[in-house]
Parts: sequence; C-alpha cells; structure tokens
Amino acid sequence: MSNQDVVVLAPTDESGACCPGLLTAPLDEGQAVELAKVFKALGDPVRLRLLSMIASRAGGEVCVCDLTPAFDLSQPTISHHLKLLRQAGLIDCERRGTWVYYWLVPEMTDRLAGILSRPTGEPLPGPAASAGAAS
Amino acid sequence: MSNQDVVVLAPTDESGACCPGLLTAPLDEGQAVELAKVFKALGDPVRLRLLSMIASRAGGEVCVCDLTPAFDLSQPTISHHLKLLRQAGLIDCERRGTWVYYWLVPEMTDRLAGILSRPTGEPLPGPAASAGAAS
DNA sequence: GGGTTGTTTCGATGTCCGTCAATGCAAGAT
DNA sequence: ATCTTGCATTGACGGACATCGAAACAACCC
Repeated sequence: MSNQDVVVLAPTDESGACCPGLLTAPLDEGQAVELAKVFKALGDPVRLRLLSMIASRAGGEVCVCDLTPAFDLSQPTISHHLKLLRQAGLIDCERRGTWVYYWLVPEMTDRLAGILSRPTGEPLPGPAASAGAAS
Repeated sequence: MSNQDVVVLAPTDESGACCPGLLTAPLDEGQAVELAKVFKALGDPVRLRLLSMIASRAGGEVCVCDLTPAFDLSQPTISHHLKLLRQAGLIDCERRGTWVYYWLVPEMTDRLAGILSRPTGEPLPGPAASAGAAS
C-alpha cells in the first residue's frame, strides 16, 4: 500500500502556533490549508461512519471485510475513503496475511478536539441580544 | 435570504446518541450526514481562516469589512463562505446600520470538540495483534 | 503451480464546489 | 431625491471530487 501517508499535521512540535486552537488566534494560510485537509476528510458521511466504526471497535482495530458490508458501496469505493482518512492522519493500517486492519490514530482526533476547544472561562462572545439574520 | 439556516445538529436533546462522540459508538447514517455538513463547512482554508478571525476577535464580533481585505478573494466569494459557515451553525450575524457583524456560536464548536474527544482513560487502540477476522 | 479470496489501482463519468463578474438591495450621506 | 458605501445574491465557468467497472496485485489453501 506504499507509505505515501501525508502527514498533514506535524506530531506536536511546530512553532507552537497550531495547538492553542483556531478560536484564540487567527491562523495563517499554511496552517489553514493543512487543517482543512483533515476536516475535509471528515466532511463525508461515509468517512465519518467508517471512522466511528473503526474508533469504537473493541479491540481497537477492524478488518476491511467487516466495514464493507455495512455500506451500499462497492469495495473500491470503501477503499478509496479509507485511503483519504489515512492520508489525513486519522487512521492507520497494517496488512496481516490476507486482511488489512485499520485503527484510529487518537493523537489526531485529540488534536482536532483541542483546536476546537476554547480555553475555559472565555467571556462568551455574541452580542447577547436578539438573533435575527441579516438581510 | 430568509431564515433558511439549516440546523444541522439538534440543540442537546436527541436520543442521547449524538453526544457520547463518534469515537465510542458507530453513528447511524442520519447523524453522519448531519455531522458531515459541519465538517464540510470546516474543510476549506478560507472558511477556517474566517472562522478563526471571527472567533479570536476581542469583542467577539467582526465586521465583514474587516474580513474581506485579509484575502485575495472577491467580496462575493467571502460572502459565500460566510453564508456556508452560518448555515452550518458555526457563526451568526446581524446587520447594524450599514455594516454586518459576525460572531462565533461557541455551542457548535463545543459540540464538535466533544464529539472528537474520547472518554478519558480509553485503553488506546493500536495493533495489539490477534483478532480473528470474520469472513 | 493453480485456484481462491480479498484489497488496491486505474480509467471514465457525472456531480459538486470554489471563484468571479454583474446585479440587487439596504442604509447612510449629500 | 439622488448618490455612495457595504454586503448579499445570481448566473456561469473551471477544477476537484465521488462513484463505478474492470483489471492488477498480494497472500493463503489445495
């Protein structure tokens, strides 16, 4: 399967500008591009279900043969989605004999959760009034 | 443009199947579709930067006139991205006089962060070998 | 080796998405 | 009233994506 996995987000180092989250400081274009790849990988119902099926698996890993029958899609299509999730760094896989097993990369989901979390005690934005959409 | 803002995620109720996160139990297709809409809205560098610029604003809200010049994109394009973020429930806006102000909807980002967080003390997956695959 | 099972890659097609130019609309300024 | 500014909407175009069928590849079993 080749090791062309694209590491879209550096492990934990960087200039420390990625971890404080996107809600506290505007992120530069480079970080936005990398982050968008991961969110784009999550922006598909099939991939979300695949990810949840993999992540919620008791043993921590799933064989593709257990994933495919849950969808009305062809096997190549499932493989394609798994590839995108893998390239996004959300899952990883290993071939053992005939089958390929996938498991979650918790560091990536933790990273995303941290990025979407704002430091506790934030003064709550919003105009504290009305709602009405503009226009 | 009417109030066609699509509420992609119910406030907090539901059958309680949405909050435990997508990492603990496989989500059904309906939830996956709704969640995918939000992640898809985040799957674009421009929208990520817009969101971070809005969220990190001191006063909690930003005028569109402060957002547009930060990009090399036309004003309609920025407006289009803001509309998608608003339809995803991530931001909201209000017209005050000549200008339109946007602010973050923290409940939505909190929701996403919760969904991506796995309950503390999870046994960490990874290829622990074994596992007899069905066929 | 030959056959079987299962996964991935390749090529093609239809659809969606991001972008812009032009236009429309609301609110203040003159 | 008219002009000007600020933002949203429309329509259209080019590129990217999802999906499929067919074929190539890898590992096991006989």
